[in-house]
Amino acid sequence: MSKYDPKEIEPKWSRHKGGISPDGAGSTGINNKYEPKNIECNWQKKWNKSGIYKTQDFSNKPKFYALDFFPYPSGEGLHVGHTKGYIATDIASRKKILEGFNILHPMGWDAFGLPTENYAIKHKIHPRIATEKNIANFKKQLEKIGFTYDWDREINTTDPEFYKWTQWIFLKMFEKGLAYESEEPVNWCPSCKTILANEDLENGRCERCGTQVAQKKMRQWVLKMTAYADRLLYDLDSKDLDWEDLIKEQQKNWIGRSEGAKVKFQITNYKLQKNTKYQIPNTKYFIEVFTTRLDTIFGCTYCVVAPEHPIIKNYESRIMNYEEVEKYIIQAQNKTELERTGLAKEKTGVELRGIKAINPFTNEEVPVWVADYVLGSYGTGAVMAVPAHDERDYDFATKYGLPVKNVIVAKNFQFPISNFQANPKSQTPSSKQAEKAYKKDGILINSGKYNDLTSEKAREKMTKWLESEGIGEKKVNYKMRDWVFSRQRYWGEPFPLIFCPNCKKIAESSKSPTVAKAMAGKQIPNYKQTQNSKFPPTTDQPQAGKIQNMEFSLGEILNPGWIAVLEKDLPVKLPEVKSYEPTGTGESPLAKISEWVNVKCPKCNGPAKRETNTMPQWAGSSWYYLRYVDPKNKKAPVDKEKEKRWMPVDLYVGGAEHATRHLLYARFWHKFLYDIGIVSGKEPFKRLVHVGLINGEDGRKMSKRWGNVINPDDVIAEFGADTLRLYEMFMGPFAQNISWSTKGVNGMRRFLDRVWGSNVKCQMSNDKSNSNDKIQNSNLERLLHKTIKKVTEDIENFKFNTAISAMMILSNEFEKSAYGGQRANLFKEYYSNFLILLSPFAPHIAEELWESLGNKKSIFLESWPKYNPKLAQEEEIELVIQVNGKVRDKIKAAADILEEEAKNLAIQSEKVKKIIDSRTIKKVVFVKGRLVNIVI
RNA sequence: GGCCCAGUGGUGGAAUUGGCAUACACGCGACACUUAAAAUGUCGUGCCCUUACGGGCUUGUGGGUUCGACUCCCACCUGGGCCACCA
Repeated sequence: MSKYDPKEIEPKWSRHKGGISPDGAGSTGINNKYEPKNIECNWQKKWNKSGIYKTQDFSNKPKFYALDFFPYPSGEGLHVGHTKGYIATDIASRKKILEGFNILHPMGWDAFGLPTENYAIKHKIHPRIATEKNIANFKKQLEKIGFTYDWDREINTTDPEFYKWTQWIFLKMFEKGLAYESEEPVNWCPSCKTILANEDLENGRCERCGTQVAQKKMRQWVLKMTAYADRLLYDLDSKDLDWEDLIKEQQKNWIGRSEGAKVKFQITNYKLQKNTKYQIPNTKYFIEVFTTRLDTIFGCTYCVVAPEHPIIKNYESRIMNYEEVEKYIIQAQNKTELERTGLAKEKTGVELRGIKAINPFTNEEVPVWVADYVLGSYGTGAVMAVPAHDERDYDFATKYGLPVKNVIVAKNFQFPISNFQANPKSQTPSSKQAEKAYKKDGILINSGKYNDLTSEKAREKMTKWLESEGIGEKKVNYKMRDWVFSRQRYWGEPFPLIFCPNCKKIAESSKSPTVAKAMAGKQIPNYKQTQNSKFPPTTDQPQAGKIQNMEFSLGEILNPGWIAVLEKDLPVKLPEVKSYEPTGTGESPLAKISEWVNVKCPKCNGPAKRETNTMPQWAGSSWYYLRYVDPKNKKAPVDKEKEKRWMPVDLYVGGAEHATRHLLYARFWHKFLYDIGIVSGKEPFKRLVHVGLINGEDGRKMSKRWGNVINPDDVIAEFGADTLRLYEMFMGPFAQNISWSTKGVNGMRRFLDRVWGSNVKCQMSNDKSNSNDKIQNSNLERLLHKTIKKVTEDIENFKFNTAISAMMILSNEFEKSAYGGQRANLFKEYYSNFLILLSPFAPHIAEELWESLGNKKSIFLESWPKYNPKLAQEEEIELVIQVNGKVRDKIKAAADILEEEAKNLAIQSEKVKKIIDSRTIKKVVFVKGRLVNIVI
């Protein structure tokens, strides 16, 4: 790190010719108007040249790692909404610099992905060129705002030296069996011509282009994120995680853990007599359902399976209306996601006539239906339907005339037993048929030996019974799915995988039963998750090993034929192509480049082909924060010592829209990197703060479409960067969405004009005791200490709006002391402290005024002022006198006035006397330093 | 439908976490400076009654707890966010 050397730059900077008196005080010499244009660019150059913000890898100072969600360099450029978060981290960083921290505050580019590619196709520019152009533009915009970034650590996800390590991490996941090839139906965007992850959807539409997404069966790479579901959930509540509840809640909902039970419903042989004893061990024909409401099982009146459930094919010969069922299934598959799950959904289904299922608790036979309101991809793909206590089942049962059987009543429910069971068909506790399902927990009725138990207790007992009989068990399910990780597009990281037909044969020749099972189902056996377990588990899992004297990794065994590119051959560079349009066939444009696709197998040297899909945009951002720590490392994604030094990120700021994507993906990757020993902590981001949007002046979201986009360049040209910085922080609470107001910007500029002006108008004095304005200044002293306290705490809490308001109050007082016709004396120390408080917010003007006071070094080499708690409190207060809670009088009193004295003062008040009149005083309440309340 | 958040002047918002509601700013009005305008400065600015002195009302609505509620509890209304047939 080069040291800040004022000598090097100082001479060019004596722009102001003001006389500095020998004692360093005296007139400041600034009497020109505040013109940000004249000072901001110069200070930016000076900071760059001096290297004042260069990060030291190791120093004795405590570390502070401040990070923003790195931007996607789009063709549109930055608008003022993007910069809001960046300004906040910059303020936090500058304050930490002043407090003596060694800071890491980097910036980089999340540049792979669909928007750039679509932009490139539209404008006929190669995505690489478009990216370079956009980055240059973004950087220019950012530099004008005066951030403390250390540009030596700039990263770019599309740089082969960066994505080499993205590929490396993927290979490690593959090696450990966390990446698998799959051919399940996935979300397909017909416009972007690629598959999308669940996280990339908004209401069943492509998050990028708004096109309705279709379900398409397609070969794809999937990361086994569900293996980390429990840890992703559990660690959210860890002490090390200082996140807003809003974001935590969103992640919890997304992970969607539910505890319940799996239950096997035996399928009857239709010819069996009704009273045949239920004999579970003698047959293997079951429908296995998942339920979180085992307590309602006595109310189950039918079962439903998803259209893709295997039971349908298996029982083809037994299902009497198979043609009808098949027709329904085809219909259901042709529905779009929206039709199937959308708002106006009408439930449909067909009974599987010819088979029935037996409720293991009642031994009753219930009909089995196929309906697309049951999802094949969640739980077991089959449910027990309890219309009385589930809304969906209730709707369905009502439509198709299926019975409703009540088994739960509210805890405090009183019902006449005579009415109850009067009508066996609808055993509602009241004489009237219930109009909707009672969904809450309650007390069991109609449930045999479980009657009168609470729902909670019943679930516990019933689960135990299931387990003892071997026909069911406790089961946890997650809404979160594995991460669909491949895209059929050009502008992304190539997969470092090669397909070798010869090695496929060898892998498949393995006789290991677990391997065979894994290959057949393309599934990795589940392993028991515990909060501290690492992946992969060591038992109940196929292992890496030798087949025919060749070493295969777990990934290579689970995905026969797929061979990892050797580490020494990384990165697998994205080849230059002329045509990068998506093909639409499900193949990436890379498939057409035969000289790139055809390679020798790294394992057997036979002819083989590269994987031609690319990784999704979120790949690079899942670990980029680690690379800033050690951006030039050629041997590993990050050096261990440096990782320990800097991680975790102390402050991470970005929009809430990433709560369920980037933040989940990054936590997943980080946990994996922890498991394989690359990082030392379980969580990447210690403190997370979410930034609210800035809308246009019309209240709508800023967009080209509405013509309401505000470009920071224009604001800076008109008002200056410091005004922009202050205004964005002053707009309102940081996390809130607020509309831009040009008038408000103007007001902020006026504030800075006044700050500049008081420097001109006030006579700086170094001598507190001899000051003509001693009394004035002693009031100022209290105010200053109050302001230091307020600003210090508010920055910590991201309450920038009130911090600025506090500085305005102080500055207004400076102004007052400068008026009255005469130039007033202002104690220099107060003004200096004020400038330091202001400097994180408005660094350019602070530096300029600091210099004008005769200081030779940057203001950022000073230290953050400390407040005196005694001075930060008022000496004298206005004691509020209330009668029956209403304010009736205010009396000046010492802040530490005692109870007796205060009460006496209150009662003696003329105004109070009038109101009390002849009524008697019942009680007098005293709150120290605040008020007296007289109750009459 | 589920989970979460918010509702305070003409506007953005503040309120030490149960103790002076409306800080700070925008806007508006009056005045000063100016030939004039802009800029700047001074004063005023929650609503209602009153010439005034003064009084009454006020934090989406209704109720509750409390000496005292923007703040806590219950119900409702309105707006926003995330998820959404997840059994």
